[in-house]
Amino acid sequence: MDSKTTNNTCSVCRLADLCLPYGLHATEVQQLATIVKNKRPLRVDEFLYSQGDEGLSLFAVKSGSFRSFITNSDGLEQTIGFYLPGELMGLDSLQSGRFTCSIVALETGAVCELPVAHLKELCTEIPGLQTQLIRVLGKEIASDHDKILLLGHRSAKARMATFLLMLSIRYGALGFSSTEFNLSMRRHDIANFLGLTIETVSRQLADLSKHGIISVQRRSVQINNLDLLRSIVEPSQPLSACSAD
Amino acid sequence: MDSKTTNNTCSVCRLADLCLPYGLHATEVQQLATIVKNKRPLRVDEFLYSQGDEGLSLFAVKSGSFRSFITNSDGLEQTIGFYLPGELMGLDSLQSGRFTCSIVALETGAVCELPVAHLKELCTEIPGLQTQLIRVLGKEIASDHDKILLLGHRSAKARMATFLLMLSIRYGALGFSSTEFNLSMRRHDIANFLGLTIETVSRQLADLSKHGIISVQRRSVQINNLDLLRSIVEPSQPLSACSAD
DNA sequence: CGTAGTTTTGATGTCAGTCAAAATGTGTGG
DNA sequence: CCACACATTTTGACTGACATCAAAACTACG
Repeated sequence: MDSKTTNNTCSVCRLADLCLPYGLHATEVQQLATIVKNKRPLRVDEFLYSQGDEGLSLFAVKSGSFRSFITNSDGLEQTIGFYLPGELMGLDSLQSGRFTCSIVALETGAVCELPVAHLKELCTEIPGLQTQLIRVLGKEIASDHDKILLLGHRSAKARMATFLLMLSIRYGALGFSSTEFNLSMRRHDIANFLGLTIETVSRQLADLSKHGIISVQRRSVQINNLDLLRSIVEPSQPLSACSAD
Repeated sequence: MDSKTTNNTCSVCRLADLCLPYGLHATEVQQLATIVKNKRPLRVDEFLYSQGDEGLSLFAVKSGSFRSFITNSDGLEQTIGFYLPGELMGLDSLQSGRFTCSIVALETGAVCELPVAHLKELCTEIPGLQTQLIRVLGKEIASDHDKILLLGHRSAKARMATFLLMLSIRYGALGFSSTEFNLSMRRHDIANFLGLTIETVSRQLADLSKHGIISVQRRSVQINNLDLLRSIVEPSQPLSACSAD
């Protein structure tokens, strides 16, 4: 089957409602699918794109997970975020036409490529698509604000708890368990994302585990007490269960 | 003159090239101006909008400066950013239709209101406007990433230096001096934005001043050595001038 | 001139970073 | 299948940068 003429990628994609097609009519989704390019799968540590590359496309995560990060002139990295299926990558290139960060695959994964020029054209034809694109951009901005909030004034424990809750919610939205999942990223990536060291991440996880709030076994995490985890993020009332021991 | 029928707000605005009209034809700018509502000026500490309010409009800064912040359930604030003339506020509402943060005026200032529904309509008619809106959204995302980078792994001194450089660049782009300006925000706001305390901010400013890199007198700041300030942000080579004394 | 708000300065405490090493896991070749 | 090397994660001891607590100095404004 020739993917250029008849492409029903989006119509049959189980992630459609989490991705750009959300809210569009079937015929509009078909139109959208015509501009989608399917790329070959990426392997662990493979780059989707690099900081400074020309950015002519956005990429939707089809499967697997990805990490975006900025490298400064010293070669030091700062992880900006993690992307799960249904999420759109490359939005940072929309200002200048160049990617301001790099993206690598955390595990084997696949993406859908959306050429920006085609996407913009289509947006003028399909108002619903424009609305949806703007909504996705607004979501990215709102989520970046949450990250700023996270890094601004939170203790190591609160950061760790927030990180776990973020993943919990996102896995839940994908239809997976929101209390039991495998981390696709290394401790190093988590630490770097949270503005902590790997030792601190390790200790905080051990501590949450010791209090029975979670169970951790390397990459596998189980949340035993969601409410307690939430209360760590925003300690409205003093917590006895999680103070130092 | 009736502002509803003939509104040349944007055509005569000296900020047009920093704002949405950038790159549009004169007739298109006229079209854009028809949907712009001029609001009465805001006084110091007056709210433009509050977290949770219905978000039907974006707001462009015409004059003055503004602070956006999120309040969590404990009532603690986290300042997300500062807005100067030509910058667009309210983009965080585009996902859900509600503002996820609050905005207050730091000094007397004026804004242009852009109803989102009208703006979207106009975008389907004027492709250049759509491109420009998407670009502005991309800029906000890129700038938020910079903030994440800032808060992630930087020392108090590097945060302070980055803050001053950010302002320097933005004032420069506005045609003001990039080495001499007045801070419209209080120490408290700076500290909260940078994830520090007011005492630390005060000490860092005093320290930069002691080394002759800047001169500070309360709200008034003068940058004496831009290069040194830059080298603090990304210490590629060890700095002797700014180590502890 | 007095009061309230903001900023600076000083003394002390603590959370997370750093350094170091052990424990655990992963992969490869014999 | 085991032995070895290498990567990742955990644990422990110590240190330091920034927070906290407290008070003084400076501004502004009636």
